[in-house]
Amino acid sequence: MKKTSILNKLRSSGLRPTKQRVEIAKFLYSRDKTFHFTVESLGKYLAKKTTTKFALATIYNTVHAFKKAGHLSEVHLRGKNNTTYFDTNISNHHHFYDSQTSELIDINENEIKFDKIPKSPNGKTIKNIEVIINLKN
Amino acid sequence: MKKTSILNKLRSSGLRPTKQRVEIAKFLYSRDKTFHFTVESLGKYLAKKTTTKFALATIYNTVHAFKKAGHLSEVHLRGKNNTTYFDTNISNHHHFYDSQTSELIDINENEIKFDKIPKSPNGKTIKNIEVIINLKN
DNA sequence: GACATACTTTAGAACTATTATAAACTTTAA
DNA sequence: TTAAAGTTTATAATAGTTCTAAAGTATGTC
Ligand SMILES: [Mn+2]
Ligand SMILES: [Mn+2]
Ligand SMILES: [Zn+2]
Ligand SMILES: [Zn+2]
Repeated sequence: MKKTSILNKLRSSGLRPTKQRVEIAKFLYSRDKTFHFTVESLGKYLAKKTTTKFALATIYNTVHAFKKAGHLSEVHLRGKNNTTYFDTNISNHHHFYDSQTSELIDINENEIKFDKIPKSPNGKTIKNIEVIINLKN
Repeated sequence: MKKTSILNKLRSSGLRPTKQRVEIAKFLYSRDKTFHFTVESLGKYLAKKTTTKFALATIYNTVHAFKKAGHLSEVHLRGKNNTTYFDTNISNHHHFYDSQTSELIDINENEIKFDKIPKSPNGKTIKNIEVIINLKN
């Protein structure tokens, strides 16, 4: 993703393109594959790959702002150290989870098909379905 | 579940039947339906239903001991307030999740059937599959 | 460019779920 | 009854996350 489209992405979401946001967006969206991360891991990557300083609160703020703007999703999974995973794949999709490495791998929505699903309880409807396939070696 | 089988359950797991463990086991296993709870909520229920005192650490210890003994399972879901859910249903099964109320509802394993599942990556095999059906009103 | 305004970053404090510590207490088996 | 091992407890420590309020920055207008 190039600089101008990064700026557009931010501006069209009502987010001022600050140095920190632009760096984070470049880091997250200049890649082909889905990227799964925790705030802590993102901070480490940013420290390694950029010379910009990021307060931890800024990473939290930015990740939440991106999520609110629809540019990130939060994975509804409780990882090893009570960690929250974020995901650059914002479509409905599923995951392999390797608890040994704490790694998530995407499964496209169309790679899982259901034969049978229970009907939702008492006046509720289905918002979405999340499948986690836990892996072992 | 009656007193003697509570004691058997504890003893056969190598857990001494202390006052606190017996109360918690009675509370958790003297019911027909699955019970989902957080440590905090369990503490509140115990305070309401019993006259025994429970240090918070004891509830954590006991829940973990029961989990280790195979009498409880932990739900791999990140709830609203970063809460950990435990489950008296120790079989492989799935859940409805109502994020409005933070409530879990069991789905038996045989109520969900897959038509298509991706093959696991690179030398890994499937340990188990967890489905969360998120509900809305 | 200079200015006013609203927004953003920041360091540090605060908060909350959970785990660790170590002393007092209880269960168990001899 | 006694000693050893296990358990509970209050409290401190940890760790992920959110809050605060002061300093800094982006933006629109002149
Ligand atoms: Mn650096
Ligand atoms: Mn009471
Ligand atoms: Zn994903
Ligand atoms: Zn359940």
